[in-house]
Amino acid sequence: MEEYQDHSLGGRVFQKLREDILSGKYKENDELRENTVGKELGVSRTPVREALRQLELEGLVTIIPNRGAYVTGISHKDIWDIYMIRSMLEGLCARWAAEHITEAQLDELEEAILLSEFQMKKESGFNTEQITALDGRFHAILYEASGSRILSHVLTDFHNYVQAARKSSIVSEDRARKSIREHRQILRAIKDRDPEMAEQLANEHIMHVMQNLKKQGY
Amino acid sequence: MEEYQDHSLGGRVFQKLREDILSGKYKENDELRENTVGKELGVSRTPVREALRQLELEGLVTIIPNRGAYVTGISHKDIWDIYMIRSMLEGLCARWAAEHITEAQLDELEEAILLSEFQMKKESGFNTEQITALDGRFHAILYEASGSRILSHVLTDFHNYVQAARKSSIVSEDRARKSIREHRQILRAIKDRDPEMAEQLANEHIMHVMQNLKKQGY
DNA sequence: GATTGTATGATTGTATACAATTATACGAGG
DNA sequence: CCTCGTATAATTGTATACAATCATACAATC
Repeated sequence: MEEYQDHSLGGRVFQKLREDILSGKYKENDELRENTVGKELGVSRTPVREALRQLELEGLVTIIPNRGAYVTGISHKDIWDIYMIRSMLEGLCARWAAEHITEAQLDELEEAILLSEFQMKKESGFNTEQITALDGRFHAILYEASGSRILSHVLTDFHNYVQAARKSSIVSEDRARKSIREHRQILRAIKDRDPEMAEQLANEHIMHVMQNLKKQGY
Repeated sequence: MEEYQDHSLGGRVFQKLREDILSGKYKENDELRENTVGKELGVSRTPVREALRQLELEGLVTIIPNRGAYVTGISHKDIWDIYMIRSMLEGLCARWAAEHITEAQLDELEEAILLSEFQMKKESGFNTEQITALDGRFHAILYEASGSRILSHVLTDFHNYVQAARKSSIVSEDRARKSIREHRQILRAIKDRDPEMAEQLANEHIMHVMQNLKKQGY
């Protein structure tokens, strides 16, 4: 979905702005002038407008008619809320995955975990970017395996939303190890076609990530 | 939020198209040409483009680069999935509302229910539009009372999404009565500051609506 | 007859021009 | 000194113009 995003200027501006907002480059209440943003990115106002309207829908920007677009940003409470919601929905997702997953998808999950474990074993210290990407990949496959485009859609959105926070969570090597172990347990439950167990484990997994985040001051 | 929607042409086109897609006026895979839509609504391509990009983000439209925008539509399974998700999240919402709600919001909830009960008592047969609106109002207040803009946002989205289905559910007078009774029970639990009970009741409430929908062939 | 290449038309992508609205500066009046 | 009103500038809202891409029709070739 949203394959056009990489192709059109509007899509690229959207992605760039979202990244910059979530990473904190644009701060709360910053004004996003169409002309200014356009000049910075070397495009005209039209694609910028499209992007701003989309960001408004995602809740990252507030548009006041005839006035302008202002960064909404996300508070620590927002992140906490998202993790509570995700905890429930990832549970539901794992349950459905346990009911619908294909052999091919099982293999993909296995591969993602194996690669993660491999990364952690490296003596040179693990690559944070890689681990984050593999974590995202594991969850993305799970979303797909739920067989619900609706659930997949909303979980993907939330996942992107807390991207910035996630990176800071996984830098803790201890947490990274536990996270991968939990992933393996979830996969085990799904392989065993045990929806109840899968749901509970996925549930707890997200709660653990959340608790770890809290320890880091979020 | 999204107050600009009523003000700008782009916002109005967005709402109109969403309504027409959800109501079934535009069917699956229908092509939405910018020029054609624009002429039908008496606006230029620019606001139509903005609307289409937003609809793409909501998953109601699929955009293929340099080709066009096509209606994605929502299947019965999508609706079923949404109700499962909503069931959980409305539960969470009711729980948080029981913890955070203000006196003013309690009054608003009371008022919405009283108006609903009044509508149902009318001998002339109840007004479907009114009942639907009041149902929406009850839930909207609850979303607000959760104190979580994130949860409120996602629940509002889903609520709009199944709007078409909701209307067909509430035409059943029997279901409408039970629905209002359940609303009153939820309010009771929240007033008693009983989060567990509120969560469970809200949970079941949505499941009941879902079951009723199923009986009607959804 | 099927297939491929090309020309033409239609549609989307982007930029720009113009209109409408709002913010700002400044002076008049109290 | 403060308030209000007006003029001007800046910004957003919308429409249109132009460029790029894609679909279609038709002819040439095998």
